[in-house]
Amino acid sequence: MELHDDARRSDSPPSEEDDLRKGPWTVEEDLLLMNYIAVHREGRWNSVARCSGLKRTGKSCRLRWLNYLRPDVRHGNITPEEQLLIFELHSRWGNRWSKIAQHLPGRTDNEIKNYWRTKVQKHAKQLQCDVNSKQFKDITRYMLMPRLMERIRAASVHQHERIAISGTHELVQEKSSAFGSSDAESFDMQDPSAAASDCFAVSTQGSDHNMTGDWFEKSQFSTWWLETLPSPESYHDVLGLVGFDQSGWGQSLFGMDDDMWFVFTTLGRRIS
DNA sequence: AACGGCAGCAACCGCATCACC
DNA sequence: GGGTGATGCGGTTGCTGCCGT
Repeated sequence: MELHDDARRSDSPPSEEDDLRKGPWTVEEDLLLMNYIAVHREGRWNSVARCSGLKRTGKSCRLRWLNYLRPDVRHGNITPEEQLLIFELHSRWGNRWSKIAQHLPGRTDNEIKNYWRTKVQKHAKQLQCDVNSKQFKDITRYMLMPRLMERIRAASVHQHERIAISGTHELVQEKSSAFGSSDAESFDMQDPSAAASDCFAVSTQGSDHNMTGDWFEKSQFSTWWLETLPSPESYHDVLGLVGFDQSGWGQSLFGMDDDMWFVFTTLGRRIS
């Protein structure tokens, strides 16, 4: 895109800087960069930009490679496992996106940052509280995260059952009805088990992680998390929800993640 | 069909830090 | 120790596509 072409046009003779392109990358540019790195590997990005023939800054090349072209970059929906990790790590480290991204194989800091800003902050706004407020942190810690844990566990169990019943790989294609249908675009989890296993199984060249439900089940993170959680009975104490009917705290309420947020929003209004 | 509003996301920008001379 | 260029990081911008009117 030639966004700044007009601005850059002047009477002065064109310099090398004037030739620099900005905006979205074209397929040709992507190929040029990929081919160059395939032959020469990553190096100094300014020389990559110069020598590859791209009319881009080194910075732009680096960003394009790291966030999009790198072979181990994973695109697509953030899985419940990843959501859980993001919530937890963000509560520890705040907006240290690159640090958080290091714990999510194949995800980039940019992607996580965008997820946080577009999804999480949006819902915090619906809850009428700041994303960094204690109220929102309590809601995520005592309500959202346990629910995500439950979903991951359920997905893991469900996957095992399906494997036991029907054997091997064709089940990847199946659509599960166990979780109900969903058009919840904010999480896009029509079939959490398939999505989770798919995402994590495919992922991560150059990483030892294999973040399937199994991984989660066996991980220390899972154990640690369970230990740090209050018992479900104490949710209402933590959140001040006297008389909160926990009988409705079941799968039926949370068939869709947007439902989950809807309930949080409703609860949030009751709390505030 | 045309338009406007909005959400999502790729890309840019500015600053901080690092590495090298 | 200071200067300079390269890289990393977080915040912000603006393009694109979707959806409702």
